[in-house]
Amino acid sequence: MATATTARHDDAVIRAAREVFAEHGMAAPMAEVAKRAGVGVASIYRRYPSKAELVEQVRIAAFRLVIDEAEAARAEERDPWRALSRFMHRCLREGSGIGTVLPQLEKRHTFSVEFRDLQQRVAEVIEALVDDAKLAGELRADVDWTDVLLLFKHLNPSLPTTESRRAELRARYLGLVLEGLRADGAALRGPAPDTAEWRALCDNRAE
Amino acid sequence: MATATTARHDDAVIRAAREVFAEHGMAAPMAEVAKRAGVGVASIYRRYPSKAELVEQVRIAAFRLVIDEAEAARAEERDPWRALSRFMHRCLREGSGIGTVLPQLEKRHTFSVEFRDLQQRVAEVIEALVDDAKLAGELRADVDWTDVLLLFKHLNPSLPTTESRRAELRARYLGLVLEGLRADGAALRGPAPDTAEWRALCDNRAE
DNA sequence: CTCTTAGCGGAACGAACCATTCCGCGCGGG
DNA sequence: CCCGCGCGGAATGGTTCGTTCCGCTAAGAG
Repeated sequence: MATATTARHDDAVIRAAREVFAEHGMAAPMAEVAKRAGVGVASIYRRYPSKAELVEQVRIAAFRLVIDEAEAARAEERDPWRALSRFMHRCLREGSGIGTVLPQLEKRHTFSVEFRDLQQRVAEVIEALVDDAKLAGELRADVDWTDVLLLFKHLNPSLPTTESRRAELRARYLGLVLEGLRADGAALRGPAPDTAEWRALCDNRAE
Repeated sequence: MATATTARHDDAVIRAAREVFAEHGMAAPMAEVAKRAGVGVASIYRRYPSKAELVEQVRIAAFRLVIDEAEAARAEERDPWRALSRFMHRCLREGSGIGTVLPQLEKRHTFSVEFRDLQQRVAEVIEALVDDAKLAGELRADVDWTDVLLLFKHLNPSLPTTESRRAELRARYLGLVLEGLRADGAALRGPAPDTAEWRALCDNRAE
């Protein structure tokens, strides 16, 4: 019986941590996580020896969710573009925090084997979505799975206004970006990077 | 003579502060700004009474730069789309930090009149760029100047890998996003927001 | 050449924040 | 009714950072 209760608490804590870390970054105080989970800080420490450990578990849980979403999208959506699109929408859904925790592969920290394995599988499953879409000619050839991570990273952080408009703005922005990813947009209309013309746009000590 | 020297120092401090705040956020330590400017912390405090004051001056300076870039782009580029594109590239140029400081209109803090005036002019001048591009049919009708701010916000933050690749990744990402903004992409290929189909993409307690 | 002093850089101070630990209380079982 | 387990929240120690203080240097006057 302790098992069931503990499991529920574990889940609440991990979920709360994922949300809080997603909103305020990994530097968010433990007290915030505790409040959101509706428990005391000590209860978190009773289950996880340190904040670092909690963070790792949060990431592992997020990886699992990402993998599930990706596999489900691939299995259930016929059109590869729709699969990729659905996957990204789901990961970015407000409050899930999946996509926010995902890209933060920062810092040293010796990762556990489980962590590394899951990270590897995340890469594989996203790569599969991307490859499908490319093969179908629905995604630019010059895009790869790391671009998807990049998109997650840039689509997530910092609160544009606050709270409720977040989801709306993020969805809008994702639409914009996906539009930019589409293959049939053909070549970029702007000058290609590293051409003289492109450099002219950026360089210039006008400042 | 003190004037000339002081002016140079002022400029170095403001520039350093803009870069540091752009890279590490407004929470970056004063010591970091001092180091980058090549002065001691005390010298900064001799000129600016507090960090808050320095931050305000940094923002004011950034606003001025943004306004200059926008006006120059509008005056010098014939094609409105190219003007907008050039403007954004310039603002996001690595190290300039213009675009990073720009969107952080956060927090309470009673702003000075000068600050409010400049903020107003920034809005106007960006709106002019956007309107030109829309009138020319080169920008989606459903975009407005706040979207440009939103783009700045999302294009800037958090370091993808580190340092030198930053500029490259940001340029790539900006290209993607601009592509998404183009008018001739016509309607979004994905379901429109707030339709049943769109909600189906996002909602779902699959989590 | 020496003395003065204005102005600088960096060390020092105090406050605020946060991970982690400790403690007293309330509740379920005996 | 009594016991002790487990909880929540207060206490602790350390770290970070804004701001201030101090001794030094170097430039200019005599």
